[in-house]
Amino acid sequence: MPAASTLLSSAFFNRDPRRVARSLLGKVLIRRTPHGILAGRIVETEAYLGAGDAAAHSASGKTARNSVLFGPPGFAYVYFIYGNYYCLNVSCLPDGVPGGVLFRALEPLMGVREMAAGRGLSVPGPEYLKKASWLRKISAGPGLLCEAFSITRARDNGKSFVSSRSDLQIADDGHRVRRVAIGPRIGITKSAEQPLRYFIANSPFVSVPLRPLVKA
DNA sequence: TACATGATGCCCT
DNA sequence: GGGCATCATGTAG
Repeated sequence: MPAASTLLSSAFFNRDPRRVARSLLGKVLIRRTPHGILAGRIVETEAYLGAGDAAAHSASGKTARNSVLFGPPGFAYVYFIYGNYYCLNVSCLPDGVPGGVLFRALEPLMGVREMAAGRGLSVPGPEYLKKASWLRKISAGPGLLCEAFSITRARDNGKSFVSSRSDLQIADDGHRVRRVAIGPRIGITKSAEQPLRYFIANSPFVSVPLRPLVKA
């Protein structure tokens, strides 16, 4: 990662989740561990709106589970799903207004071996280490990226993304995204028609490479 | 390669 | 007790 990379601020997340989801593409998710740094480029996100979005966890009001979505912007909302997996979100909009963005897929950048271990994958020979077909196994999905980063609700729910002291951060390393694709969100039944999934077109690291586009 | 299905546990009604 | 912002595996083609 380039030396000149800057931490995203609270103001970045204090916006409509659709704009945050779009702007997060190309940014770098970072986990600082005692053993080193894990980093992955964000290649796929989904926006969950506070108002009028039946698919959002905040749709039926504030509960113990979803309270982070109603708090200040730039904090981690982690939930447990389908008995096996965690999903990572960042809260958006001002304190008191619900909204968030789900991290759906990352391109592994740093700490590939550690992330593979977190996923329970055996590391192949060096000739495969940089192949997208293998790297895809690490974090091409919301449940997978949480395994790779060892993200759990107990450890990370409510954690700040915007504190310089946090072990969970998001940085801008100057990378420019060439082309963004937009489509319907994955795995939901309510409000499934809304085009709120954002991903980097042609990236081999997204969770579902091909899916009908709504707009370019 | 594409699709269907089962595993699994927590939160909310 | 139902439903769930998922994933790995098995079967068919």
